[in-house]
Amino acid sequence: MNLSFWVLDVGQKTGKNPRVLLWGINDKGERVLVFDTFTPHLYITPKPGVSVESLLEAVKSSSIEASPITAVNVVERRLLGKPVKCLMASFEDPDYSPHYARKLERLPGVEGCFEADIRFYTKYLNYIGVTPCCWHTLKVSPEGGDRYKIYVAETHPKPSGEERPPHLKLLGFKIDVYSPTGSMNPEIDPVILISTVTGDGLVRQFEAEGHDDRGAIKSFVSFVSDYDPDVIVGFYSNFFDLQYLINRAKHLGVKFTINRDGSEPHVSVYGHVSVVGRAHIDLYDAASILPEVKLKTLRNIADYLKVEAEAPRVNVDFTQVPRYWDTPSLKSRILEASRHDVELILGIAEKLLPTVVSMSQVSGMPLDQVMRAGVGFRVENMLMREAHASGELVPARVERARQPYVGGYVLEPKPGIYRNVAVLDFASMYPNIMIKFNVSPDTYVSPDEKVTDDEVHVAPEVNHRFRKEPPGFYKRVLEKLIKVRREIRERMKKISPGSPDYHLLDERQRAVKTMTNAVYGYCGWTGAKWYLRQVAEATAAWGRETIKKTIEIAEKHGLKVLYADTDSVFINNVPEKVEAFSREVESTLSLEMKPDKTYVKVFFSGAKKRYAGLLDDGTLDVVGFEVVRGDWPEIAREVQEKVIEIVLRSENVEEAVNYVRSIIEAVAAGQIPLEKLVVWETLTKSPGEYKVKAPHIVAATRLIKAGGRLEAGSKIGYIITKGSEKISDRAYPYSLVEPEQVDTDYYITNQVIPAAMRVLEHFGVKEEALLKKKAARQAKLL
DNA sequence: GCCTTGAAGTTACCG
DNA sequence: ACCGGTAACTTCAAGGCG
Repeated sequence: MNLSFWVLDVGQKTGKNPRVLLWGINDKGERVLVFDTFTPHLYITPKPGVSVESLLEAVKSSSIEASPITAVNVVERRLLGKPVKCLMASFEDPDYSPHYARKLERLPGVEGCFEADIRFYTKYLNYIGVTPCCWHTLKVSPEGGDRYKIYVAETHPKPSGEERPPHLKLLGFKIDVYSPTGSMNPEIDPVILISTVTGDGLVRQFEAEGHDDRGAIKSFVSFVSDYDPDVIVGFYSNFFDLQYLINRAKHLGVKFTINRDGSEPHVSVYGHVSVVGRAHIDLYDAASILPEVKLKTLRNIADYLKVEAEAPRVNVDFTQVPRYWDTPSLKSRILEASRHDVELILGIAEKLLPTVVSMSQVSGMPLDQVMRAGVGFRVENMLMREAHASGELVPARVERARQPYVGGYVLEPKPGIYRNVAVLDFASMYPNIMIKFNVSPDTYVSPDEKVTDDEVHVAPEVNHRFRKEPPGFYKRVLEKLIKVRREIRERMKKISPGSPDYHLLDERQRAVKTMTNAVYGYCGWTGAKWYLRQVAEATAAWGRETIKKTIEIAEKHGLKVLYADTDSVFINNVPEKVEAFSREVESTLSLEMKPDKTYVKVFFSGAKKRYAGLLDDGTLDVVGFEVVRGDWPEIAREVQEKVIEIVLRSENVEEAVNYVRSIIEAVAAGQIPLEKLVVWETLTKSPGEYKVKAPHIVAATRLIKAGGRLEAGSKIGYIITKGSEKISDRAYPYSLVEPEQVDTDYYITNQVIPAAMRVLEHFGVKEEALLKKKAARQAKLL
């Protein structure tokens, strides 16, 4: 029979008869599981001078032949564009792939092994051309199944034309733990509450009976298997909720069987909790697509996305949970607060899911993993799919030392306010340079190779050479991505904006663009399978040449270039001149240039990568300054933003000065709420690994001592308190600080004043002017 | 021993 | 576990001074 289904999750059963498991939803909305087969294999290339036939004999007569390698064949593939005759060795159990590779690599005559380090199902998806979150059709024979229909594939799945995703059953959840000491130890502290909300907005909460959470966890497990969600979403659920539930259930001897096949979830090495047959998405990971949200709390993300909960907003400090839980009159607060959070989780999930689905489709990674994987791996997964399509062997990952190279060019701006400024930039500059000059590892010509000048493109400054023909790997991939995006955008023009299909396509084209722009970063990543320093270095060099030539052309057209960074120029907006300039740039450089934005007024402090302006639509645009930096306290950012706004809108410096003074007064008087004084910084490693005792590290150490849990990647919020010691020694986690301990002088001198002066110093304001009132008051006191 | 200075370490931004 | 360029902060150790 024929089956049409949408691929939700992918798994594998290894062993002697390995199977790929495709979990999905069919066109009737039924949940299905498709078993497909695939022969595990790897490739072996011969050393130079060794014939592939003799290598075949060597492999056949080796002891490996006795092991369960089922077939060895001579096949034609490509290795970075060069045709190679190599051996394809098939075997039974994919788990042994690395083991066979190690053995085969030791045989005389073997140059290298390929594709032995790629996960079985990943290879299946790439080779067969199955794409997660897409519809496929295939012939199957039914194998029964109760909760979901089970099929055995008779043909491999083929992508079908259908694009609309099926209705996905969502389940948002969160837990609350009773931990009087704050230690959150699953061997001791019970899960007093598990709150859930389904995609239809139905909230169900599973409460512990007093401190006995056995029943709550059991009910939750059976609820999950009854409701049978396709997507499970939490916030911080990889690190906390699911791990805690798994460990707690283990401790209690409760089966935590929330997987679709009735098994228990598995925690991967990178801290992702995988729920078989469903997609588990941790919104904390997904929120990485919202860089505007600096401090990624549930509330902040919800506010940014304008997500609201039905349940009222109740604040329960987590340290108060045990007391509330034990006080009958206060217990409902925990239930309400938790309900509120879980509703936010669902609301955020609904907003982010389309993007996550698109990223899964474009990268080819399963929905469950795509947000957990780094950008490099998403690009690489897509590249592996393309490699196979053109018979390219996937290079092995090798460990390399970082080799720095020169990047983009930045022009130093002259300080001041400029009026009527146009910003133009190149459309996807790096990808288009890579296409234009055919920059790729497989087109690179090493210095000792002899070629005629017109056969190659030579990069400026660095002199790396790349063959003009045939089209390289990166060029082929990038051209395809650009073509796909263009096609999507063409289709969008024919649909009414605001329709669901339009949104779907918009998400897709954005994901494709993101992927396209990430390829340059990928090619210079030493961990990349397709890394070649010269590729990244040459691309950047051509980029510098491009922007420098652009600046020259602008000047030739009588346009002042106020600023330039990598692929953009800021010029005075004289429409006819800008038009002519942009035309000449495009014709001489054959790269598309497009207007980005227009400032009515723009301010430069003189520093690179920092400017602020009034756009032609009246909005204030701040770039690079403290205003947009998450590691400055809100009070400093607020003051700076207001100062910028006053200076740009009314150009009334006195007004700005008076405003700053008033804030300084308020800080001095202790009238600023503590939250606005908190400095949030990321802990990039564990506190012990640091070489210096910076404030956030001292604060982090103190938080850990007080029972807080912090790991690499966590944000620490701290306050500087009064005292005469070093700043670091006065940095305390904000939760441990009382308002009267705040060192208001520090906030005035090291936060508010620098932020304000960054702007005001360019308008003749002296630091003392901001402190005048304070100075006067001190003088009076004296 | 105290103060100045600049390098080193660190974070988060821009494109 | 994506690139380099950049600003800005705090710490820390070296150097100057006496």
